[in-house]
Amino acid sequence: MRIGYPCLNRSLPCTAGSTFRLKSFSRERLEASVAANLACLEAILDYNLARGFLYFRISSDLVPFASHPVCDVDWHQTFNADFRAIGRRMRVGGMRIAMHPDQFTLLNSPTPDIRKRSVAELDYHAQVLDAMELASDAKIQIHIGGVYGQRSEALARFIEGYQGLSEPVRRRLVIENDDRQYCLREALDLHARCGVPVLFDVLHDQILPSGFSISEALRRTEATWARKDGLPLMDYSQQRTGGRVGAHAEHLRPAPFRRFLDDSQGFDFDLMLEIKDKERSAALALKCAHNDPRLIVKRHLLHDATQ
DNA sequence: CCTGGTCAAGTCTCG
DNA sequence: CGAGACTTGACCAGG
Repeated sequence: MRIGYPCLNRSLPCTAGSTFRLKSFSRERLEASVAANLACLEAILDYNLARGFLYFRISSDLVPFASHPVCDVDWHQTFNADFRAIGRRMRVGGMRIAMHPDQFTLLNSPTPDIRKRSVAELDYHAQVLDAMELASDAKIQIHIGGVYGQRSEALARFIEGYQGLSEPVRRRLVIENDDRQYCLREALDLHARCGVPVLFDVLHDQILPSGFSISEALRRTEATWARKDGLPLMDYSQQRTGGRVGAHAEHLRPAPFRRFLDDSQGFDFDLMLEIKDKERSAALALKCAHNDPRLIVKRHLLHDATQ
């Protein structure tokens, strides 16, 4: 088990996903942003490796507007050496990496143009992970998409879209149960029909319940991951008290987290903590898990991680 | 400088 | 039928 947090580090004075307005797009502007984002990503990786956070989600804004028609810049080529160096550091450090395109990426939209733009966006995400020369355990996670008034047709369109994806995308794509439209059962059904691995999101499953216990959900999702996919990925969050249903908590509450660690014994996975305070909760989670036999971390780092 | 309105994109729900 | 949520920060225009 590795533990991590998504995209942003609040302790460092930089972000690895800084962007700009579309109307100020230029080659110079793009290259300046990518250079700054890659430098910050390196700083975050150093920070994470020093503290034992071995799972990280890279911001989709690493290369702003990469899949937009306005972007004719060959960033892949220009920053090739930087991507390779960062990827090497990730591999040497034993880090697990994922990306999560946002809600505009919809493989199952009835609108062909939206599907086409979504495929372009997925191609971009795969290009980033490929440029880092990461193995097929570096994943791209998306939700199944919209319902459009016809669940069965929407699911069929997802399968069609999935099967039409390029190999570089398909080897990395996984689907996540969401909290509004498609619960874990439907994600598992999709796996049975097209083979896409299923990423289990604990909070979403509480809001839109599959009815499975934690261990039953883990048993079923684990079976959707092949050896080449690596350890199953999981999203863990907690409901913000007094917030909208599904709103992520500001800080990790240790008691429910410890209960989750107990409930999930016997299963191994890499765990993404979607908590607003980011690395602070990741540190607390490491502390909660410090006696857990599943945890992959250099033990001498545990002390630092809790300071 | 500082502030706050606004930002590529889609879909669903609610008033 | 239009606005807001999703999730969220930070860009950047204008004072």
